[in-house]
Amino acid sequence: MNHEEDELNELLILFYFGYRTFTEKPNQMIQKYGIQRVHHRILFFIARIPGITVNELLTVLEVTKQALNHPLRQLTEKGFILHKPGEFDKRYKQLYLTDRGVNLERELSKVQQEQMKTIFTKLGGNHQEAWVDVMKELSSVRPGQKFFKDLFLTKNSETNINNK
Amino acid sequence: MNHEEDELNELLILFYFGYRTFTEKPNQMIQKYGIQRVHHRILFFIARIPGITVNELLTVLEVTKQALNHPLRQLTEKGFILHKPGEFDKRYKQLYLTDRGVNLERELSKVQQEQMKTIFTKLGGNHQEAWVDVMKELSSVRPGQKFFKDLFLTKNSETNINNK
DNA sequence: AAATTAGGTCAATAAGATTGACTTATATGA
DNA sequence: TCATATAAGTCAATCTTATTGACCTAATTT
Repeated sequence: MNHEEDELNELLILFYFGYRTFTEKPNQMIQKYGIQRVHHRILFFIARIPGITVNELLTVLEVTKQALNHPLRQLTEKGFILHKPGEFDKRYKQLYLTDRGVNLERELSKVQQEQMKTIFTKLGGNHQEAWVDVMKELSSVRPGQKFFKDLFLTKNSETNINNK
Repeated sequence: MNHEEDELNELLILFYFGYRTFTEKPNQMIQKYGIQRVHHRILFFIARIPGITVNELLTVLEVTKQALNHPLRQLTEKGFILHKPGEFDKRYKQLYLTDRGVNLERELSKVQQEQMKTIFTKLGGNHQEAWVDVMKELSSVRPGQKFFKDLFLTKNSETNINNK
């Protein structure tokens, strides 16, 4: 058994500890706002797709609407997000970040990016690209990720469609 | 902004979806035994360090003893682990996998390894090594990981020490 | 007018974790 | 030997995140 295979035995530990480290700083930062991991994810996806609807968001996150409802309301109460009824169909609730929300999301993203950047810089070579490639392969099989990708492309060209 | 930096904006999504994919199959497999993620992690660490004590295990996992107590008892009741009082100090409870436990742990590890192996093979080059390097950097800052490494080295040479 | 859809809400349940307090058994040091 | 410390177990209350199921309103579509 070679060195690389040896380390495959420790996949679980790498993922477990790696994910804990990756989320540790943002978790501490958001604590003072009384929010948690799930709220960060929500902020993240609304930042990527402003105007995303509730149904789209829960499809992306792969959770139920009951699971989404409470944190979403908390984020609204705390002034991080706001919603507008859909322009063409008022049943849809379109979600946007407030300025406050944009700032928080950026702050959290920045910490995670800098943490990873430090590691990529230290290791050098093609470590960043290789790591991203592998994680994208894992992510690519998720229905939520597929849905997100489609949404991302659609919504990016939506302005044009709407103004036709 | 170049391609690589672009992808750094999506770190959270890569980790979130990646971790979900990574744990999806084992989660399905252990469901039929009525156990969950935390039980898999416990099995994993006992497999790596047979004879680990309760206190050592909760230090590695970075959880409280109350959080460990219940799943540990379940695993004992279901016949996946057993314990022996410490040879030199009977207060210590040393944890071991039963044959059943060994088999389950192996089965779960195998699924995760094969999933990753498929990706590494597809991507080729030094993707595996690079990915492991990055995850090790993230893991290395965890107190639980440090403690685990020390334990791993100590317990591996313990037989010699005990037979002095 | 009826059916469908988007979203909200209530209730019950569950896993996984926390803090705090207390008990038992064992070991150790003054 | 007695006091203290340590390893582990347990009880209780609480919390977050999630689930399934049922039911409601409002808006839209057929």
